Amino acid sequence: MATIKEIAKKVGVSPSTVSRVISDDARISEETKKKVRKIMEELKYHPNAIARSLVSKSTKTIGIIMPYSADQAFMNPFFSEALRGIAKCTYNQGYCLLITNGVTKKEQINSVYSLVMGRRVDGIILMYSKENDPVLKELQNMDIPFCMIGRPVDNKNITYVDNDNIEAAYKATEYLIEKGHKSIALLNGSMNLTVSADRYEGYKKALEENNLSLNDELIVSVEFLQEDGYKGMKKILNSKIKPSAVIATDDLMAYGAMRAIGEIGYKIPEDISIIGFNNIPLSEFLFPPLTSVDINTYQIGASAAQLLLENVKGEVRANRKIVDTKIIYRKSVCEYKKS
Amino acid sequence: MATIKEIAKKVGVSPSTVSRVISDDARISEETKKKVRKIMEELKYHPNAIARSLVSKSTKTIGIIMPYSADQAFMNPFFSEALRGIAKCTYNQGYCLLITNGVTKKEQINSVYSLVMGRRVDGIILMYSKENDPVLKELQNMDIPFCMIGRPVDNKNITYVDNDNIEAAYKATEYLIEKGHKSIALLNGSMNLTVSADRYEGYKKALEENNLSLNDELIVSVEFLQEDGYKGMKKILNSKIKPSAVIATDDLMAYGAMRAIGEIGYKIPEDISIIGFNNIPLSEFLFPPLTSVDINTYQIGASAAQLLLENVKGEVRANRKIVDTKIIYRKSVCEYKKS
DNA sequence: TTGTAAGCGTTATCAT
DNA sequence: ATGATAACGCTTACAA
Repeated sequence: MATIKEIAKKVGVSPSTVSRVISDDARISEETKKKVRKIMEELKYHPNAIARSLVSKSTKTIGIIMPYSADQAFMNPFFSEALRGIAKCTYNQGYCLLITNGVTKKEQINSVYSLVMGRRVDGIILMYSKENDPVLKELQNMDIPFCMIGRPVDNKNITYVDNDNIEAAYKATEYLIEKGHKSIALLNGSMNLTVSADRYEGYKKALEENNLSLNDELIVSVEFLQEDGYKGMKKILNSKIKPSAVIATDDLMAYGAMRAIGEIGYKIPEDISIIGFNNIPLSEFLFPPLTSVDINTYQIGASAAQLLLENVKGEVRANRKIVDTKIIYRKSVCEYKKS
Repeated sequence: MATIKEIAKKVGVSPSTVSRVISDDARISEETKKKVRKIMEELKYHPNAIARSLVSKSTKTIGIIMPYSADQAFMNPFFSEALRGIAKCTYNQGYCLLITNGVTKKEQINSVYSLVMGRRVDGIILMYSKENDPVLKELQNMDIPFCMIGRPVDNKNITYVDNDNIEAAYKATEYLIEKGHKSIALLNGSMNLTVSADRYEGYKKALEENNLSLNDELIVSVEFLQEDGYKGMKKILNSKIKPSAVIATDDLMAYGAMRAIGEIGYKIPEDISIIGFNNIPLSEFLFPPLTSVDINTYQIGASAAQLLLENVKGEVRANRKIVDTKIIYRKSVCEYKKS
């Protein structure tokens, strides 16, 4: 494995000259540059990024922090889709992605430490936002650029990308109400996530504005997984009040819900209408094709990377970005019919 | 940002002593250990991984090389599922994941260089296997442990994890033949991928053993994407010979194919049966639920990481692992009926 | 235009 | 049980 020194010796110049050739320093004559480059090729020289990082204090890599374990998180296409956006943006600017995680809270904190304090990354993307997050607190103390996906609980100076989730849930609920539904269930994510809290807020607002009562039995909080959507929907179906429509704040949860609904012999949308969130690419292939709120996940990822990178490079423009949402109308919602 | 030197100064010992405390060296007295640890806590010391890597020549990170751009690759759940398995295994053993890519061939090679020659990773997982792959060639010259997902074209001493794809495709084809199908299309991936070549092989073998003719018009090679499955199926449907069944070597492609089939008014499985590969978790929710060959993607990822890590640590046991496959019978295949 | 030397934060090899 | 010193491979003042 060739080093700068070896190149230098072979060419008959000093190591610093070789270093300067690498950075194409204007002060080095074309002649020596040529000589040096020739030998570099011959010896298949490639700079040692680690050594370089040690002095430059930059690793040209961005750390990704998943909620709970990456093992579980990757089960939801939201994360791969967001990662696609992130990857696209970072690679264009010459950055790598370093992914770590940890199952327990302590492991999570530790992995953040090893990334940040270990100086392995130039910046961090936190893939979620929840209240009282110890990871976030550490990050704020650590003096490293970071960007969150999701609105911070108190957004003092935190760079983030999000949708207007209150508005999005409001519109989704309104849509159902317009279709004549009065008993609308909410299959939501964990309430300590700001995304869940916001969607609950929008749901509530729409109900209240339409003089519909908020019913606790119709509101359930589960993880963003298919299996949890199934269980959550079961619970709703076992309540005394029967909903004629349900809002799932994630398509994956909606899939589980659809299974639960089908199992008791109900038809979608005739017996129960359902609308999802996040518009997973496969939702259009379901039976029936799932109506879903598209939150532009790819764009969220790309914007998060963009904001972060500006931050890293010190060319801060904005410190937040709100990505548009749009209901994709398919076949899982219909007019309410009395039965 | 505290360093070993500062700790040393503050405690009144030498840097090497601090270093020894960190590695819990038996020769350091409990007393000094305590003193040093106290100051480390106070100053919130955390070792600089970069500096450490420079001398230890190990980064405790594994590089992931995607086929073409990660941007595109992440559109197929195969990769996130494999990554899940990889993540699980690597994190358990204290390794991070570094992902890079590049769209053009040259960019790809460059990113591999920057990972390997830049000494940023201790080992590599190549997420695909194709013939005449310049990336593979470089890797072999580079003297770094790596593991491939997919059988190498000539498997001289290359560590890899794969299914028995010939067998898997053979069984899938046999299944269709048993159901009475005689005109079976193959919607395959790019033929320079060994996975595609092997599945073609199994398909061919089953046809031949049953005295069914191989028909070029019924065989199409496209990318492992939904849109490409759609286009490929269109092409097949436009051929003179009408298939009564189709094998898609990836579920995502199958989704596209199903759309193409539906568009010309054919019903699945009555008019055309279809079987996919990879058993994407969502395939059971399609209409009709897609019969698919489950290749145990998560396990493939986990095994690849396991084999690689053994290699990295020098405790090599096996250098290949074949993961089981299994047909998951659902509703997209039925008996052939003359029409 | 090029060379010398210090330094990035560690670890490892000698000494003591 | 602890300290000095060199080394890892590179960059960057400062000299020349």
